[in-house]
Amino acid sequence: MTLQQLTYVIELNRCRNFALAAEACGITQPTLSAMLAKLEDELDVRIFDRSNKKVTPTTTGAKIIVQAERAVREASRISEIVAEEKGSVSGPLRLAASPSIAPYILPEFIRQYLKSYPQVSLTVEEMRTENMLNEIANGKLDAGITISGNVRDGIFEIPLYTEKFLVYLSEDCKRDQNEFRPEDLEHENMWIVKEAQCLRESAFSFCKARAKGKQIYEAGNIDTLIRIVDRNGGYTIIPEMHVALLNERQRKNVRRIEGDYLSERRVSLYIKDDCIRQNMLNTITDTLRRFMPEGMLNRRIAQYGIKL
Amino acid sequence: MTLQQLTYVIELNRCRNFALAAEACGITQPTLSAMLAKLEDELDVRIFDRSNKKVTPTTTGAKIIVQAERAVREASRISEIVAEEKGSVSGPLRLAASPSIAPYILPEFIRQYLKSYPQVSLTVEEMRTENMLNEIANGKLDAGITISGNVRDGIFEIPLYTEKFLVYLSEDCKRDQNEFRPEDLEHENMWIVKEAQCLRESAFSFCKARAKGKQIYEAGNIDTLIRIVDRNGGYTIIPEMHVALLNERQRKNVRRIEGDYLSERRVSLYIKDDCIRQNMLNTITDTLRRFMPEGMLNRRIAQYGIKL
DNA sequence: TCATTATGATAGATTTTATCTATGCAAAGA
DNA sequence: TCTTTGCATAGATAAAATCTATCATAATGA
Repeated sequence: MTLQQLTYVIELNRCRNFALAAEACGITQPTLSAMLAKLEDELDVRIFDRSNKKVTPTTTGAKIIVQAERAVREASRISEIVAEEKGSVSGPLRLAASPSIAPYILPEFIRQYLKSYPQVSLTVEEMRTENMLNEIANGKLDAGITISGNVRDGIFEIPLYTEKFLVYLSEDCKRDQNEFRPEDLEHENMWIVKEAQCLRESAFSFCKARAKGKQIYEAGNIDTLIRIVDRNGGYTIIPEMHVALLNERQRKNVRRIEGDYLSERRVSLYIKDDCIRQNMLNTITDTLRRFMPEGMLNRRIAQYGIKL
Repeated sequence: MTLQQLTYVIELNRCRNFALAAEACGITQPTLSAMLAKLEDELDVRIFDRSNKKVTPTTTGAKIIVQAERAVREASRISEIVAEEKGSVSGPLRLAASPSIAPYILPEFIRQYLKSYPQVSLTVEEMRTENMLNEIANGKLDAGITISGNVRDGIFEIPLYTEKFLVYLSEDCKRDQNEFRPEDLEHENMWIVKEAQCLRESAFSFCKARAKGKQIYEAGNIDTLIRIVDRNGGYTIIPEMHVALLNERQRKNVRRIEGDYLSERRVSLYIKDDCIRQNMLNTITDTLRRFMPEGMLNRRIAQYGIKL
């Protein structure tokens, strides 16, 4: 069994076609056939069923593929270690952010990052927190950005920034004051985001404190919520950074929340605690630092050996 | 980079000598030299410093070796998957038990296991719980046996059995009763085991409930404790299975604990939750079942997909 | 200091393996 | 039925891993 055979298996699983997979691997189709046959022979098990014009993994094959991906990934880490030791910042960087955070930081982050570190091939995706932590743990992701407070063996949390929650009021119920006192609007409808786990939990805490027995509606995302508020009245909670995405008129509807209700959320970077690619991960915090408002940044990031 | 090169690196790190490592790998010394040179060339970094008659890993090399071990381990899992799918029970099985449990079950376990599954190359060692869980998580161990209640991502707990705590009294303070009422001996010294984390915690709970402000002494292991009690009077707490190791005379000093003080401990098998080698792991519970007293076994093991 | 020994590196030959080109063969679709 | 699609096979070739033999060097010790 060789790493190369394993990569062939992985690629074949992606393509489900010998000719295409071979091309992707930079070899010819007969070579791929032969190598697969050899591996199957050695393991004495079929990995792909190719009897009926379709290339599909066998039951055992599917498990082998998953494990092959692990093995190849671990092997590729060796090159990353070397690059890291040389202080170079290059190679692949797989980053994720939770849906309730991504829209506020990713656009600018990507722009800044690609400019600063052109040798890094950056992959960014939105991902829910739970999934994100799993992917970090198993090495498919290098880092993830989501709400602070996730504790998990083998994963470090590195605080990034703190942002306030604000209230977005409908025009109807707008008062001529700068701060929002929850008491003012107890009779109004509060709208909150559905499914955005981390944002909703925060919002719920607020709700529980405020809206005793009141009806609560959920929408798919904050933009929709704001449109709902605009049309139907009531109010919703938005994170501070969402203000940047509002238009001139809408910004007039934003109020600070008065009092001590849970009114902020902390956001952290999550990484594997194996200490590989420290330099690479520093580039993430370096980049964030460049465009985040100074007041929101958490200085104590330094204590984790990651500078900021 | 090939898996073979990585195994050469690993072996060379073990031997720290080219000729010996080459022999261990079944190749000649020049081949090993060449292969290492090739890998170092490819990575463009020295893995071993061999300038001064001694073969030692460089700083980067040390990290590479650790990662190489991971990669090779993950790759070797593929063969395990295949063996598992074929229903065969063979190959290596690395098992650990915590020091406060090992002496009671390992001797008989090993005897029974080797008899039933001669194709398995069983490795057993004593290990503290914390270390054990780490080793299971990183794949160096297949399974570990210790006190129940350790929760950790990626690791399953499978309850094995429950055993009572008993009291071992000195001859002096022996009473002519079958049960031990803690009140009877509040003025006596209670001796407990030092360092045996899991046993001590249980014992401490008991102590706290009982000996308010009383002096407590600690000894290295239970055998010593019993000798201390025999000589100095007082009492100590021992797990039920320890009785089997006591001699005729000593057994007369054992009493049940009366009342509701924490008086039992649960023991579990810990395994990685990746579901590979299910058959193999079933052999562990199968074997335990064969010689454990029926009343101590936990029936609900079945719910984890592992039969018992 | 100078042979001796131990240990890794190098050279060149040889074997093994991976890969290529060309072709065969079987199933699906027209 | 005939064509197309797609994997397997054969035989040749290129690349690699490995071998034997030998060299170079640093530590060892008389």
